[in-house]
Amino acid sequence: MRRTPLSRERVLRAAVVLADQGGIESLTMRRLGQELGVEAMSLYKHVSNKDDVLDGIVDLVLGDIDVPPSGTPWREAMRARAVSAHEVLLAHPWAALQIMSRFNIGLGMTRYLDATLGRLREGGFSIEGALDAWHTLDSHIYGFTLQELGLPFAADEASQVSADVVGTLDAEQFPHVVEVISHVMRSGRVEDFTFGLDLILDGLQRELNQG
Amino acid sequence: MRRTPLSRERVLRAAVVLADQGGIESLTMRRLGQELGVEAMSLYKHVSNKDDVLDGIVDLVLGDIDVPPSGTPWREAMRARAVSAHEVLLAHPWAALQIMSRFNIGLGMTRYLDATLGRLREGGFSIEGALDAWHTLDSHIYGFTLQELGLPFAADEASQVSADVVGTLDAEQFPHVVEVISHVMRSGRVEDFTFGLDLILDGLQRELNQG
DNA sequence: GGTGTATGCTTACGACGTAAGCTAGCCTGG
DNA sequence: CCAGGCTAGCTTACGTCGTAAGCATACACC
Repeated sequence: MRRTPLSRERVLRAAVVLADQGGIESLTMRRLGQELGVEAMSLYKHVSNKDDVLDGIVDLVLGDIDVPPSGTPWREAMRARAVSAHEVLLAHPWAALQIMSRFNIGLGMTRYLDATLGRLREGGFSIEGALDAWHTLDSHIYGFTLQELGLPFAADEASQVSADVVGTLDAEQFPHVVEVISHVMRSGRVEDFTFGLDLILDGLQRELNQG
Repeated sequence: MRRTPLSRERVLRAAVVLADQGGIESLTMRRLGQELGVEAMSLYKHVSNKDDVLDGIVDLVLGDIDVPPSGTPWREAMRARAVSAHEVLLAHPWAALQIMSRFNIGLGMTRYLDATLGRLREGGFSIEGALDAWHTLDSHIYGFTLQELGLPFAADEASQVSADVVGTLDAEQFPHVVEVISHVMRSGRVEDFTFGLDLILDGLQRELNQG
């Protein structure tokens, strides 16, 4: 009756599944052990503590984001990277918050960052220009995704929630909020990631050309 | 020997102080009570639970962000709002993460949002245009600030941390990361919030003009 | 076959959020 | 003036969390 042995890899993969299914707050060491058919304390043989688990799953997930290889034109590469990151972050709704809340430089992160900076430098950006571009693009990626995940507008039960909210709002006091929420409810419109993305890419291109 | 009585207001203000001083994880009900000279359970007479406290302090802090009044040109208003928000979020380093991680529509949030949408609508944006502009601007505000708070580059001991990191990095494998970190260390350059902000404002203006 | 080393288990501790019920003082109506 | 109840704060207790410390077991290798 030997079970397949644990490993850092297996622990982290199980942790990702747990977080995906029940939210990050459902990821506890005890539950994680349970999921692997093991007591909580046994995990500590393969992982140094819970922060290590969190860092690990973040780095795992970052590995799923693909950045086009060297040779790809910078704008195309940056757009593809942003769209891929956005998709990955939506697939693991806990990830964006974790990335932003811990200082982590794992292998996945480093690879991802190096590819990003590489495409920008190859595209003609100065070091400082690449830094600015990177920051601006990432701000949009993470900021937008976090808003998207936090706001209930896009969800299925959105209209119900929104209706409740509108109901309690004073249309005289907050006319614009009421107007916008009503419009969102009527039109079913969801926020558009690529609007801001393309706007930023346009701006960067202009900056690069005249820079 | 009467002490001044508690109130929701006093509880929330103490909570903000606690979070500002020791980080959000140091804000516990027991410590909060202690700070107010009271047992933890006494707080529940003025606050329904810890989530209520978190929602409350977020809303309090949002009230500090000022949005220029009706009549202010949209671009000026949006820039002032973004800069103010950025300052407030840096002054309360726990706030950005809390705002992004909880769905909260308190009075402070609603007022802030209504003013923002108002200046955009008055400036000539369509409802959908205002939505896009709002989302894009807020993505930058929150995304940028979160990165800024998470990355150790700007901190005092930054160079030490960065030096350690660079030391462990393989310059052959990740040349661009090494290049950029080295540059940041040498130049002491910090990330620039207004670069992306003005880039976005430019883009929005162009979008608005060509309609 | 004995021994060392990994792997997993048991027990335990302190911190957390909060449910439930108690107490002591104030406010009010008679 | 006093009885009633209301209220702010207190006490105790429960279940959950991360994890420190030490124990048991089973495999690898001489």
